Amino acid sequence: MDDRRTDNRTDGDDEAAAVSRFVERFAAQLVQAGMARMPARVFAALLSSEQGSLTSAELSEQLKVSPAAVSGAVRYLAQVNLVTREREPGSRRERYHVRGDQWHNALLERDAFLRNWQTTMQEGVEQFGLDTPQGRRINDTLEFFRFLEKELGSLMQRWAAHRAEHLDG
Amino acid sequence: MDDRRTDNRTDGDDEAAAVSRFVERFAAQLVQAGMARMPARVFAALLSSEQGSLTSAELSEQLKVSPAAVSGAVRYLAQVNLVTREREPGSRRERYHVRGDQWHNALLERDAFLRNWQTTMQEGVEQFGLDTPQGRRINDTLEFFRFLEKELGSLMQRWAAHRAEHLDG
DNA sequence: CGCTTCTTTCAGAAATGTGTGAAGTTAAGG
DNA sequence: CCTTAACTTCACACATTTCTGAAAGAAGCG
Repeated sequence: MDDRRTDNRTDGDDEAAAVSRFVERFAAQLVQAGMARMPARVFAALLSSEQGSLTSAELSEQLKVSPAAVSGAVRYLAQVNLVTREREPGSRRERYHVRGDQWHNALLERDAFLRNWQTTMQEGVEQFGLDTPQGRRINDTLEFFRFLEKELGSLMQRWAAHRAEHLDG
Repeated sequence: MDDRRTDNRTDGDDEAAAVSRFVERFAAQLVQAGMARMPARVFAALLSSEQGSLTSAELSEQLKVSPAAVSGAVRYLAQVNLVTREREPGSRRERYHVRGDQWHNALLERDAFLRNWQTTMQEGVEQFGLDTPQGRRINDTLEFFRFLEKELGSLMQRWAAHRAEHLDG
């Protein structure tokens, strides 16, 4: 159960295979959580890369997929603010970076989600009225989402504090 | 913008149609959030039902799908603790109930999720080692998940308190 | 300004998911 | 017990999603 890398010489293939295993396992869990497969694989690969960034060609080769697939995945990831795209100076290559504050941003996206849900619940409450069991039940749900939205802010603040505290070295 | 039900007589069809619109809209948002379509529709329908419970036949008719589809959806929902199944006394019918503490339970499920992720991240950290950028980056993610898990507990406590406070009548 | 390299777009093939009908299983009620 | 109502399981058809290959579109470099 102790197959961590023993030394970092001559075992380039083993290393690559080990990285791939981690990437695929992590990607699978992201998929379980609702992310599309290719974006999940790309994100996991970037997270596991030394610099936290890879080019389209590198992703294409490592994941064994066409450049077209990488293109689509990256477009999505950029849209939801999980990666940024940067031009490599003096080249047509583009590098895709994972952001240091990835999860923070992902959580904030979730926040927008919550607002949509609240709108729907609000309409449900108005439709049924608070004098019906359904109306009250849906209103409970609405309250819960409002509560969650409010809490997310302070939660991220506590995370920032926690991280600063444990940062130094 | 004020098309709530005006009175509760003679407009059974309009009412049914309005309920259906709400159910489908809510279900669509659950799907967006990653839930499969049929479980989402069933859950939304139960939430919108007067008693918070419906039989298989009622669901089948209201959602215009086969009993088989309902069966599969309910199996999933029961597995993730979003509904419970009860036998109607003196009948072969079964009623499916939404639990009053649905979201609470859903969150707790999410908790189990987080633990799986932590295991994967832990393996990643061991694989790369904290002396590599990747290792440190993955470790950050691990820390974030640990933080989230810890926070979820107190968050649900605050929710319980908040709800008790606004309960009375 | 044209050549070359890299990325994107798009139509279609392959894989995956989703719901149905029919047969099977369980248990109430005569 | 046998009948019958209700739910479940399973194989298959249909729909959707996902990835590819080919061609077009940008942008560096001579």
